Amino acid sequence: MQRGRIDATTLAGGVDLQSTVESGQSYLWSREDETTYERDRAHGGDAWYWTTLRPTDRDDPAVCRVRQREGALEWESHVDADPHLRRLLRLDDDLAAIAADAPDDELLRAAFDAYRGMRIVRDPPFGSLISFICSAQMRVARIHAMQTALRRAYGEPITFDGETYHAYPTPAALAGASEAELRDLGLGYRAPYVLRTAEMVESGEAGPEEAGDLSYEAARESLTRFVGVGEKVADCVLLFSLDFLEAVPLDTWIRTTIEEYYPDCDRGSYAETSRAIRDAFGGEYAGYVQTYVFHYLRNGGTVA
DNA sequence: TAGATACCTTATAG
DNA sequence: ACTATAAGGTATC
Repeated sequence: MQRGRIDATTLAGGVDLQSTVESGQSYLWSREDETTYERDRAHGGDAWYWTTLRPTDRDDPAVCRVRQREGALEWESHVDADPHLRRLLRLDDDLAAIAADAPDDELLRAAFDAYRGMRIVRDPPFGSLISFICSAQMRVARIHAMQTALRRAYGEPITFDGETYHAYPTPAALAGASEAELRDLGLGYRAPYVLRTAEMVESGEAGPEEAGDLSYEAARESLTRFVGVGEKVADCVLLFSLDFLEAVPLDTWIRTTIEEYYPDCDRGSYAETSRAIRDAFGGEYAGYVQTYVFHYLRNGGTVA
């Protein structure tokens, strides 16, 4: 096992691990079993979180777990997790600059102040695509439970520190599933979407990472060719996996926010409303703004 | 092109 | 206990 730590004071704008991985941006991180880590729970908020990696220079997938403690991210892994964590948690983003550049409006400022250190994630493209296909009309806890079920059913088992983990399934593994099996895991009508999308990726017909070469709106359009991917899910994959920080997924929360705080931005169609709210959120980093606002409002934050 | 409807399943409200 | 409703929407008509 390798271990390491990343001093949070070396990261511009700091880091808040819990907010980053539990704010509904990613369904590919899990909290360690609470009963196994009573000791950590006593410290409050410094639980271990884990995910799996597929380092290119290694045959087997690797486990990476991390917790935030005493101003640092402490990690344990099969491999040197430092570069992986910097990539997956976007530790190079300058949060102070992003917050400073955001439009000076009461709601946005309150949201940034409430969750200092929260970062956008950079999930692996395939896992991001599948998990957000699963997100349709579903609650956060259940979306996460679906990904855990997919790991256990189709992901390669990995032993780490005496425990068994499961890698996120490969496109081939998911493409080999049946619709009935996926329905049994509780995916409902999303089962054929996940299956057909996995088949598209496995066959080489299309890959989510290909959208990364396109301009933002063309990339969003491109992703909608995957079954079960509409404009909202496409925006989630662009923002939380493919580095399009200007993407603003128009979900029910943001639509409610638009109604209440930015009524002029409601232009009817997704594309036009998206442009308007993207401008209202400052353009280049509008997705960051969206994530702060989403998390703030979802946890009951308000503006007088 | 814009609008209406069905869709799996589960948790929560009433 | 039992029914209605909504949950980070999409495909289809």
